[in-house]
Amino acid sequence: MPARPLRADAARNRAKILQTAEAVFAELGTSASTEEIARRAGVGIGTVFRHFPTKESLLEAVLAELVRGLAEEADALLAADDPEAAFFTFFTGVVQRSTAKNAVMQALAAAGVATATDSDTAGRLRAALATLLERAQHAGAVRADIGVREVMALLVAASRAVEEAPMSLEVITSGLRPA
Amino acid sequence: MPARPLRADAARNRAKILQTAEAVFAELGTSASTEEIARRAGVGIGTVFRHFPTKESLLEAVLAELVRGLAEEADALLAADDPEAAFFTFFTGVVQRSTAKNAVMQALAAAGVATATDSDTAGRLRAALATLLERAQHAGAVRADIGVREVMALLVAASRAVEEAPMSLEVITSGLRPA
Amino acid sequence: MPARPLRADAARNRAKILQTAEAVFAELGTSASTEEIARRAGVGIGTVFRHFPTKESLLEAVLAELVRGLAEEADALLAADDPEAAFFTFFTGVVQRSTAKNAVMQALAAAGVATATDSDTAGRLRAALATLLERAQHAGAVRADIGVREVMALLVAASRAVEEAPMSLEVITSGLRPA
Amino acid sequence: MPARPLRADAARNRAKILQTAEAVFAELGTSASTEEIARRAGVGIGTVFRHFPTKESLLEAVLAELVRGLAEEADALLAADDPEAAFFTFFTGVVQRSTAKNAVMQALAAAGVATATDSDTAGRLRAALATLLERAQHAGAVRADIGVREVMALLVAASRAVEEAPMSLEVITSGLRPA
DNA sequence: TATGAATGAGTGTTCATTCAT
DNA sequence: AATGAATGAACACTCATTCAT
Repeated sequence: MPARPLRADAARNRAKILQTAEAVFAELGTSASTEEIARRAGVGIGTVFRHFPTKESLLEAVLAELVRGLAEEADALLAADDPEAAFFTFFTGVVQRSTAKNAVMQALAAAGVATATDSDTAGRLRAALATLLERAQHAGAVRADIGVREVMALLVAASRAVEEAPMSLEVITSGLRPA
Repeated sequence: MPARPLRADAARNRAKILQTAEAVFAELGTSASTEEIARRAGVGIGTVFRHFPTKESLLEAVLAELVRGLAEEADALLAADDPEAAFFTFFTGVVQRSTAKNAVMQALAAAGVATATDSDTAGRLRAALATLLERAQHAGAVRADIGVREVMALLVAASRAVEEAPMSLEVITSGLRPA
Repeated sequence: MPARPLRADAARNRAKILQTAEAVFAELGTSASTEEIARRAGVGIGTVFRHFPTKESLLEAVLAELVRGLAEEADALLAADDPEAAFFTFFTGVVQRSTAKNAVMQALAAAGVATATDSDTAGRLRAALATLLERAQHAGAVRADIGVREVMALLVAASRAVEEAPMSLEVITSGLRPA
Repeated sequence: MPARPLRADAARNRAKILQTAEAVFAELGTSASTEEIARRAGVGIGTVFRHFPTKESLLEAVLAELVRGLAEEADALLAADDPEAAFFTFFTGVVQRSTAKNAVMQALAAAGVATATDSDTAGRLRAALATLLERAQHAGAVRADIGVREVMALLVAASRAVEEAPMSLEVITSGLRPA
């Protein structure tokens, strides 16, 4: 968040790079070269490094964007009536759209960068998810001894499992339900 | 299983390299350099490449070794009396000792190499696991609509989840139990 | 002939690398290392590979440059009056200045790359040489049963012979003259 | 020429290595690896290095063997009646069987090793060739102003030319004949 | 004497990052 | 602000040579 807002074209470049980077990392893994991203984004390599001074910072930004998307989804579901549906819709939705995102998440988790993510956004996600979870637990749809932390871990795990062997998510989500 | 058995010292080197590679890949990820492995194993870089002519072949060998270990554990549990305990002991044990193995598995899965693993060993694992599963299902300890494929996917997923957030495995295994 | 013309400094570097490569290959043979070329050209190794993405492409470029030079010489002689002098001047001139070029030519011939040379340039050389030859034959200065192919083979051979034992070229060229 | 004659099996190994090396260098060029030669010769790499302590010494030995063969051919032709036929038979024969030998000769010439060849053998070749040449000149079949040195250079050149473009050797040999 | 495992300097090539234009 | 040429450390891999078996 720079003090001075970016010039319009600079902002457009930044967005295009971010978007391209997400696609490229998803397609080729996080070892994809920065040049490849620049090429596909239609900008010079120097421009990428002007916006994101290291490759790691680009990865972080991509992850932050991903988390922002999740936070928005969770936020949106806060308005739903049925707490059970809200919670499981979120869970299933995330997992099903996660394939492309795994590569990024893995690399970042491995690099210990995950926790470094812009904490405001992460906090928003965590808060929204906490509310979804609490309500679902209150409605008796989710075991009481589960916390946000566990849910997030299961999200990652389920994403991985689905990538490995397409399977009914019910096998995993049933573990969340009360005995 | 080379045609001619290796000389004693060569075999020792091969084992040391394999063991070191497992540790290094676990610690630094599969992008760790071959030189680093050679250094820690206390051998020259040429020796690593004599035993494993490409880095990928080294990764494969490490994975094969891992799978061999799992197959042995599963085999050993085939002799147990209690089918429920046998199955869940295996599941939990694998996940708990899996941290180190995740990096390797991921890389190989990504490279599509996983299936190329010495199929005899993989077959042995699959067979033993199938038996453990069947017996547990017969004893009413595991849902009937679960197959070996799903169990393996859940193993990977659970390993990943535990790595992410230490948590009671019960959350995951309960998904396997009958409703 | 790149689509977009190189920046002035980049073009200068490219030329310097090409020129250095010709000298180095001539002096040390084509197994000379790319690093050595970079060092002598006063550029980083990365710069060499930016301009010539493989060592083979660098070899090809050097050869193409050589062929271009020959084609220019042959072209220039097309304007001469005396067909006999024109032909033999070309032949002798090429051989006498060829010492340095042998290493490159050999390697390329060996790699079967020779024919892959930018065919426009090679064609120009072949065409000019054909004219020189024809005129010389018409003037009774060269045997009629000789073709361009034979002349080129003799050029290579004579270059090699001269490198081996400095000798009067007359011994070789006399083979071209009518009985 | 070791003081003590080699044991029978050692001598057999030496010969096999030499013969294999000639074939391998001819087929793959002199950059063929020593291991490849050992493999094809059916001996261990250590055995190759016991007989020829460096790769260069192996190249030298191969060349010496080649020269020995030529010397024998020249010697044999000393008994012939027709001096013209004797000389040109030698010349043509050498060139025609030379294809395989070029790689070796080139490498050695390039390395300045050529002159280091076992001078006894080289001397024998030179002497026999001198006699063949003298007689042919005496019989009026070869120009008088040509020396052994020039003939050898032309042999190399012609071998090269033939490799490049199969052509009638007459084009080259006619340069040797009197005007 | 023969073997082949071990060695490590050297090679071609890639890529994150810097900087002149 | 944008570009892309330049840089050089790092990597996977090769190979002549040495040495323990």
